[in-house]
Amino acid sequence: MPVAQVRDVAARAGVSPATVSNALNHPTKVSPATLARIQAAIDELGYIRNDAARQLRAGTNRAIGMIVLDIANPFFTDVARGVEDVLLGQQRPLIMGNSSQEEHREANYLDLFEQQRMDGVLITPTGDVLDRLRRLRDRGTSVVLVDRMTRATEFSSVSIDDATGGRIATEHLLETGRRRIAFIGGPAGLAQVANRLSAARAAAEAHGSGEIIYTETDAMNAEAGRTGVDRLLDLPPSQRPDAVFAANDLVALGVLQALTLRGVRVPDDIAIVGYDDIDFASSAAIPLTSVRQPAHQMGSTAATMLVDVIADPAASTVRHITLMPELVVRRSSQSS
Amino acid sequence: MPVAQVRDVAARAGVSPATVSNALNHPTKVSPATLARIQAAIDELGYIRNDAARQLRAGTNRAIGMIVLDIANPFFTDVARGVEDVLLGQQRPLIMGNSSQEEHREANYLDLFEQQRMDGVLITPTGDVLDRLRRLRDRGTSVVLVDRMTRATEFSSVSIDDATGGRIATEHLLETGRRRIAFIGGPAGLAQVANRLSAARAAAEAHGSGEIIYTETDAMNAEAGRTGVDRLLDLPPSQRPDAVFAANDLVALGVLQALTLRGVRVPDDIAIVGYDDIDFASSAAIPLTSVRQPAHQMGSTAATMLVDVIADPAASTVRHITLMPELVVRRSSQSS
DNA sequence: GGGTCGTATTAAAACGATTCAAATCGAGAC
DNA sequence: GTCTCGATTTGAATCGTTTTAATACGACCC
Repeated sequence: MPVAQVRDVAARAGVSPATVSNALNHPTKVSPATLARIQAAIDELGYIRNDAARQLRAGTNRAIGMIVLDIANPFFTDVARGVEDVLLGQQRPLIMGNSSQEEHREANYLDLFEQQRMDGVLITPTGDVLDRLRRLRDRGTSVVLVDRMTRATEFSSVSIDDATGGRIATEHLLETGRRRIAFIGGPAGLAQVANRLSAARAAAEAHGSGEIIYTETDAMNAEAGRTGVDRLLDLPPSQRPDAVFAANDLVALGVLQALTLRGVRVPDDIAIVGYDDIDFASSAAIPLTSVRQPAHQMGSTAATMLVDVIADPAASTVRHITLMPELVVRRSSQSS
Repeated sequence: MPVAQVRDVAARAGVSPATVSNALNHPTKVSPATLARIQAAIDELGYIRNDAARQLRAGTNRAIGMIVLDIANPFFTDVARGVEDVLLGQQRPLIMGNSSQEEHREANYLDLFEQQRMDGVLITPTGDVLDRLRRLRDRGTSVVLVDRMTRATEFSSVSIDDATGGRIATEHLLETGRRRIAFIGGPAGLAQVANRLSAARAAAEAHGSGEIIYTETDAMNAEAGRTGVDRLLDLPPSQRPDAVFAANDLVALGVLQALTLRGVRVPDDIAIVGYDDIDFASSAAIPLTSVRQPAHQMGSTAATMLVDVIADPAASTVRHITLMPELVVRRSSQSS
């Protein structure tokens, strides 16, 4: 007897396998006395339920799959923590995959989730996966989109309002006396970048005397921030910006570094505002002002929506929740 | 017919279910012609194999489970990437759990892995899990420890030599003229901290005129670095250090920030060396000198060992691999 | 004492794939 | 034309659990 099974437990407790199963899954149907006897048998034999068999018969896998865009970005690990916190309370395992923005990795995880017949999937899509998601849904797996609304709004989603973020960051810079604001980030095609940028432009226009200079980058990391700064400092002095609005904190950290190394004083000469408010923003040499995204809350909200839909798919209405960012002011944008 | 099954595929291709199974799992046993016919049927029907059933009958789950200590620490996400890269090539799904150094989370994931009858588990243990791991092993799940050797050396492991790391960092500081070196990190009970610290002391002793001042912290984050600095700067000027060796980069970033805000010049007044060489180290306002740990390599090595053991458990000898760190010199420790 | 009803228990079927031993097929040898 | 052998294919059993419908058991009432 290498590994104890239900029938072994049943034999030991002097009951039938069906009763053991009931004890495990519907304890109220079993009398307290037998329940205790079964529990004792389980402990003595060290019985661990075979989940594959359970899943096959029950037709449902309690696990939730999640595909994150970039596990190296603290923003997404925050989101994941929010999801984890909700699911742990629900006794549902979370299976996390990292797409690294690569379509084949994303497809790999979708295959896995499909084969495992997951109850639900949370995804920040990177490739064109609408068809895959529809297939999942048709197979009975609920889907909630995180931080990305698709044009087709057929799936519920939770996202954070980028326009508001772009606006409050810009207004803050304008109110503290800055006028020429460089927006660094890209590629311009990314929805997040486009939304933040156009909101920044609108805010500058509304203000009257503000101006946005867009410096496009091909990625959103520290390196992009550094090259962005190089390009800005090549401008004739009269055209140099007095503030930088970085599309995320990684870029902002790169900007801060490049400016520091070149002897430009932050915030005296140039102010910086980042985006995401990752932990490293407040720990930078000059603590960064940043647009805080409620990442953890986005994760927990998405997980809650998903669990609700699974619990009662019939009552499921597609919902789109948009959370609001807020500005956290720190040293890097203090008025000079 | 809600979802296609093997028998549907078989019917469509005009073969028996057994042949379909063979086509999927032992393609060499099936003639090319039928193989093509079956593949066509699969595509037409959109068949996706039910993994629960497969696993139940085959008695094995191809997936590998991994429990990381702290997903918010870039060091561990690097390790995870190394693991992922190997497993993806092996067509094995990776199921990642984050213990956040909390025993109950760790236990939760171990439960999951045990119920799922995983082929293998990679773990950086936080609690006292030896018994659990033994049980897993007895149930047929192979185990490899990552970055933590237990006293009981019964499980294979991959780790990185902390003594070497502590030594090379200290020697570098001494060689560039520093004499009073503050070591910041903790709690002192952590094996990593203890090993790095004692190696630093040994190096100082060997050099003759060096001195290590240990400042213990209760965690390893930026906040700890800041409070560490506060304590050091309270010392009378004659006792102030001229260098800081931080137990990891998060602490080092906190140190850099606190020094900058207080007007202490880095590296002129105080040099800094960190540990881990996370991406943020090179992106700091003053790029950080750091002890680079081959995190990615550790992950890929561990995954390779695990896959080998699973492939041939009989030939499995317990092995302990120790990788060497190297020093990456940057601005923060440039000689003044 | 017979009948009714609710609770606790159980026997047997079912979930959907893989495996094993046995059957079938075809080509080449004689 | 028959026989042999290796390559393909297949029927039936099986993996370990949950579920369903039926049974057993008392307690309570008349």
